[in-house]
Amino acid sequence: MLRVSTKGEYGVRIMVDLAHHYGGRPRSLTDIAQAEALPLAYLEQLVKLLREADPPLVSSTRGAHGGYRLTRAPSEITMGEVVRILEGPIAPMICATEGEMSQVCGFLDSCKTKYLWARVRDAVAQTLDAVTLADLVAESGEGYSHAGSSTRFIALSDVHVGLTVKSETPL
Amino acid sequence: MLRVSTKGEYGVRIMVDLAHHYGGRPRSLTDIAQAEALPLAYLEQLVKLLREADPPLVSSTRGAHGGYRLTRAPSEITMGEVVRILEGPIAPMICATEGEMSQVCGFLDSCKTKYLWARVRDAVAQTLDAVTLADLVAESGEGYSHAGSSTRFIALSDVHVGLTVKSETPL
DNA sequence: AATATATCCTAGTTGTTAGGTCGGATTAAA
DNA sequence: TTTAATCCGACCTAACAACTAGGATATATT
Repeated sequence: MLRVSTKGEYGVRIMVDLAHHYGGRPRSLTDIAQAEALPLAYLEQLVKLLREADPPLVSSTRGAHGGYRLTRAPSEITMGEVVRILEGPIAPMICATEGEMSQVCGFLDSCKTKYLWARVRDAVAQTLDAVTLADLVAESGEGYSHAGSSTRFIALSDVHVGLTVKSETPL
Repeated sequence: MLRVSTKGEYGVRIMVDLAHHYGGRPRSLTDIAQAEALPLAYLEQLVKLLREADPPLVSSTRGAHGGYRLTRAPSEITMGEVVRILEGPIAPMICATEGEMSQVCGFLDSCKTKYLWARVRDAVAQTLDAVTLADLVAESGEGYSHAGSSTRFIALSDVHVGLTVKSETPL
């Protein structure tokens, strides 16, 4: 287990998509939703988190031909930043929340498992903080599929036990 | 987020408790539940996972003065083993499940986020596999609290938003 | 033998939350 | 003025986490 929710999954996808269009015209959520085969209305909620974050990771322009842009270059945005905005502070357990562990659990000296979860937390945090959006865009080079391509992604919600894919349009 | 469930939390607690009593008489779940202030009937379900695992991490003796023992020395049991039994394979997402990632997502070359989650997964796995039960028992040395002590743990279920503790017996 | 204390087993329950959907209001380009 | 977009808040619902309940079975002690 130790799962990342679809907030994190889809939100990261949005950011990677935007990173790939960095420098160009604003990219609409409609296009992203279509390219990634994800529900638009749900993505709207996620992008709101990214826009209202402090500092914001995306900016929006409304109206026709509007959409979203990254506020910074992909190389200046770490995945730790993205994931924390979407999923909240990295915390394998309540008593191992980033930053405030001592407040919650400081008086529990005999709680031996505390150190274990703190180490897990730090391992995750270090990994996420070490990867930037630019790193993800760079990987697998030129093979990016734009809207209309036949490439499909597997969304978390599309995967059933037994590896059945729910999609109605077959690959 | 990225939470470990109470299965993982309580299960690890059980194992640490058993590790501390390693070599002695079998330790009953009743005692463990009392010492850790956790519900007995729920722990029974968790210890079942540990007993039915292959290979088993605990063995049981039934009847009066029965209880559970570790099947191996604490130094021979990694936390990775424990957590995988309790929580299942380490997988931040469906497409980054330990071992079978290539089966589920192998044909999705353009899924750039795959590498990110794989790195997170490996970081967690490495951390958990590097810590043994003996490491946890060794930390904080002699301060272990036996049944009847006044020391209290905070269970996940006891923590409300705002740091209120549900316990009826005050600290 | 009887009792107390354990493990063992299967169901059921209950509250929360993840993961959406829906309807509409606002804004801006064509 | 139509169309395409962001924005906003409320609602919904199925799944799951976290237990609870009630018993059956096994073994030490009295």
